[in-house]
Amino acid sequence: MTSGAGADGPPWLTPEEKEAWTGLVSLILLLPGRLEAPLQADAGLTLFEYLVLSQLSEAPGHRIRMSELAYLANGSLSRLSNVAKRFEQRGWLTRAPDPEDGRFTVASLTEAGYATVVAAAPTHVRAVRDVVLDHVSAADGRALARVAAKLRVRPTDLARGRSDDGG
Amino acid sequence: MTSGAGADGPPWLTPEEKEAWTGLVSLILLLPGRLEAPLQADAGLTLFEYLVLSQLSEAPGHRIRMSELAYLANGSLSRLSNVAKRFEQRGWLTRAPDPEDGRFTVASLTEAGYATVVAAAPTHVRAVRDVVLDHVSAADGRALARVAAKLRVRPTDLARGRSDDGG
DNA sequence: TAGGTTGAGTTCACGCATGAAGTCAACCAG
DNA sequence: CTGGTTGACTTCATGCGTGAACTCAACCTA
Repeated sequence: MTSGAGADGPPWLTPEEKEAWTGLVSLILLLPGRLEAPLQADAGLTLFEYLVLSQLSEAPGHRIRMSELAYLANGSLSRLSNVAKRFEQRGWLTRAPDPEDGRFTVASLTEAGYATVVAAAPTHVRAVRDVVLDHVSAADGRALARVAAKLRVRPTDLARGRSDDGG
Repeated sequence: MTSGAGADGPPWLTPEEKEAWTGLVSLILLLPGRLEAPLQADAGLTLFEYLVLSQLSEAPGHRIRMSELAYLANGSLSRLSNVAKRFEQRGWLTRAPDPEDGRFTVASLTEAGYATVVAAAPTHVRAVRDVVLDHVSAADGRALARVAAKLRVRPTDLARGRSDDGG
């Protein structure tokens, strides 16, 4: 990608690079709001909160360690901890030390939490279709997955303890 | 993309769709922090703040109407207004009613503001390379630009007044 | 067992984004 | 020019995210 001015490239962007960057930045600045608005209106959930519930609902026993859950939901452990506290107050999940290793905390989805995510899922899926999937081709979808895999940067908080993605 | 269950598709995602969505959501949740951290450390700027300064610095006369600037920087007018207030207090920009139409407000970059963006630009460019460009191919970059163009959703705040993107 | 290290999880002060309500300029209808 | 409407912009209360400092469990070494 670089044009030969050193290993890092010049301190400015080529037109092609700028176009890619402009596109990407518009995605990351505008999409969160678009995708979150329906969830907020219908279920009072942020996108990250929905992902937390969703990951839990798909896990065996509806239980995941906090650090693993943060990784799966694409957030920091700190962010997850704050969300977990709110969810606990709403009765949507419980936390308990992992019996196998007290250093870990296992988050468990309650029935009420499961009901919440089940109720919110259609809204979320519709938003994903309306905002994204209905506008891109299958090849575009594969490109998104490919780029994301290449950029898969995880929070420094917990980049360790997980050797690789196997992606 | 849908599998024939109606115009909107079923209320769940196919494996391909889910993969695309998972990739996209990891981009929009993880990249902002990654891209912003260097700017915050070096210049005390958010990504959006940098974009505001950057757009101003590239505009003729270093002046843009607030609504146009919000559009260019991928933010709402409200968000820009808050940023502009902070920038004014730092002496980085000034605001004045548009002489041609008092309903508009024109934001102008000051010398200090220009110096700030010039100083921050190398940090920003390096972050964009380190986090994104160095990891994707030219084809990936084109895919990003293409997808972004297809999804180009602008804040409802100011979707009007601007008939189309010409993109 | 004591002392030190690692790493998971929590907390909290701070700052930013959101969005509804408000202000104001220009325009329009009568 | 009066009253009403549109739309650009601002304000502010509320809530969330961040990151540094902290607590604690398990492990390691002697």
